Formats: sequence, C-alpha cells, structure tokens
Amino acid sequence: MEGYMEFHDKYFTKEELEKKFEILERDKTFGEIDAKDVFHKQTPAKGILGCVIEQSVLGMKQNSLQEADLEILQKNGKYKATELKVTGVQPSNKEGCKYEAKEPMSLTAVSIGTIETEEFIESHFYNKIAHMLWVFYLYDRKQGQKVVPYSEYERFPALGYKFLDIADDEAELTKFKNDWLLTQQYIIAANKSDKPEELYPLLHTSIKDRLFYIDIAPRYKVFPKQTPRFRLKKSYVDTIFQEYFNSKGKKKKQLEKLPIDINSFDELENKLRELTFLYKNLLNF
DNA sequence: GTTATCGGCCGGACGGGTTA
DNA sequence: TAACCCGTCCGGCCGATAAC
Repeated sequence: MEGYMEFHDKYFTKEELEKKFEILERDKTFGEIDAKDVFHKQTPAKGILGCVIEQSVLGMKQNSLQEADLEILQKNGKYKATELKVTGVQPSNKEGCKYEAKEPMSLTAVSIGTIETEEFIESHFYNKIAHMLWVFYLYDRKQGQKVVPYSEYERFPALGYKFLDIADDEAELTKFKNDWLLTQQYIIAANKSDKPEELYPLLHTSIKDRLFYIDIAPRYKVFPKQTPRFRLKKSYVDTIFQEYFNSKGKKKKQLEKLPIDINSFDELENKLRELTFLYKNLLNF
C-alpha cells in the first residue's frame, strides 16, 4: 500500500474534535453518550470506554492497530499523531480536592533489545507521550463497592477532556528524557553483565528512586513471560487532571511551578546541598 | 512499646488481539 | 494455534498513623 493513502477514519482537525467532544462536558454518562450502543453490542472488555469514544463520539470503526489513535491536522497542513487516553478519577479526601487520579497510566513496553539503540526523540516512548488527548471519567463506586463490574461502566459520567502536548514543553520533556535515559542506561548496563536475565527483573527497583514522572511495571519475568512497561505515575496523572479540573470554565490558572528549573532528583539534591551549605555558613557567621 | 487500621503503591493477573 | 504483546484492572504488601 506504499504510495497510497489507505482509508482511515482517524483524521480530524482540532476544531472537529472539540466540537465532537463537547458532549463530554455536559455531565452525561457514558451510557448516554454511547449512540452506537457499544456497551451491549461488544463483548465486555477492558477499554470499553475508549471504544465508546472512538465509535460513538468520533464515529470511527473498531480498530486495534498498533499505531496512534488519531491524526490531527495542524496549521502547517501536516498531521500530528495523537494518542487517545481515557482515564478514571475517583472522589478524594484531600483538602480542596474533589477528585483525584485513580491509577497510573500505562504507556508502552520497555522493549529490551530495542531501547538500547534508540534515540530518545525517536523512541517508542517519545512517540507515545509527545501528543495525547486525555478523556476523564468518574470511576463511580456505589456504597461499599471496591470494584465496579464492567456491566456498570455505562453509569460513569464523563468529566471532560484535555489536549496534552508534552513535546511542545521543553522543560517537561527534559524530565521525561531523564527518566527514559535512566531506563535505557540500566538495560545497557545489564546487557554488559554476565547474566543480563538476572538484572532485568531489578530494573524498576534499581532506578525508581530517581524516576520523576514514570514508573515501570510489571517486573521482567521469563515464565510466565512478563515484559515491563512504562507508565505515568499516578501523581503525574493527578497533576494533569487537577490542572484541567481547576481551570475548567474559569480563566486558565497555571499550577505553581518551582522557581528554578529542576529536571532530575540528582539536580534537586545538588540544589538542596547548595542551600544547606548556604544556610550553614549563615548560621556559623 | 505494641497492635490495629488505613491508604497508597507495586507489580502481576487478565484477556483480547496480533504475530510467527 | 500457540506464543507474544499490551492496556486495563486489581490483589496484596508495606509503611505511616492511630489506638491501645
């Protein structure tokens, strides 16, 4: 099919998407949003809410291709590959906080055998996070309900959506790059040892204290075969949600940011050491 | 100091789709 | 058709805090 544009229904302008997604901001449940009745015409499976968005909101056909969900037309006439992510929030007890992220967001595999030779800017990981469109919903437990069965997902209300272009935010991208490099370097080092297979399982444990925005799960295991995957930490997912939810309706309000630019825990520790030194000298003075 | 309770996080199970 | 891949979901552990 090279040379031909295969038929796809995933091409949109940003304005088209915003128009179609208005329905997500009107306090509707997914059952109400589900015009195509995906809930009852499709075998209950994980990711059913994503299917409702794709089919009932965007009018796409069911597809599970291993490629970006959406292509969004830019001002420059080019299309921008964008990942659609549907993620849940739950009621929060934290002060001044109605909802909080429910879970970390899994992204893509830590491909051992590939990541070693990748450049960050061309990596699978980068391409997943560069441009995303997040849809939020309330994971609405009934009294005493720990887990909500799939059959009840249709009563979950949509809470809106947010475009997230990490690729366009250099400071944020630097932090993700740092996390990714720690992962890559660990795998490279493991490969150089006598028993790489014994070191792969220790990946996350070994570097988690230095990871800023991502974590890695599950642990590498040969049998039954388990391959580790990058995830956005729950705390990161929550930050993005709060940023959206707090500025919803009102004029945009940025969350407080550190006055200095810190991109890794190493840098943070250095800064703290500087400050400690500074204050110690002041006190001795 | 010791035990009970809670909540967050780690990491692995599940299961559908894809690939060899 | 079996192994593999990957996104979602969730059990259970562990550390913090409360209660004794």
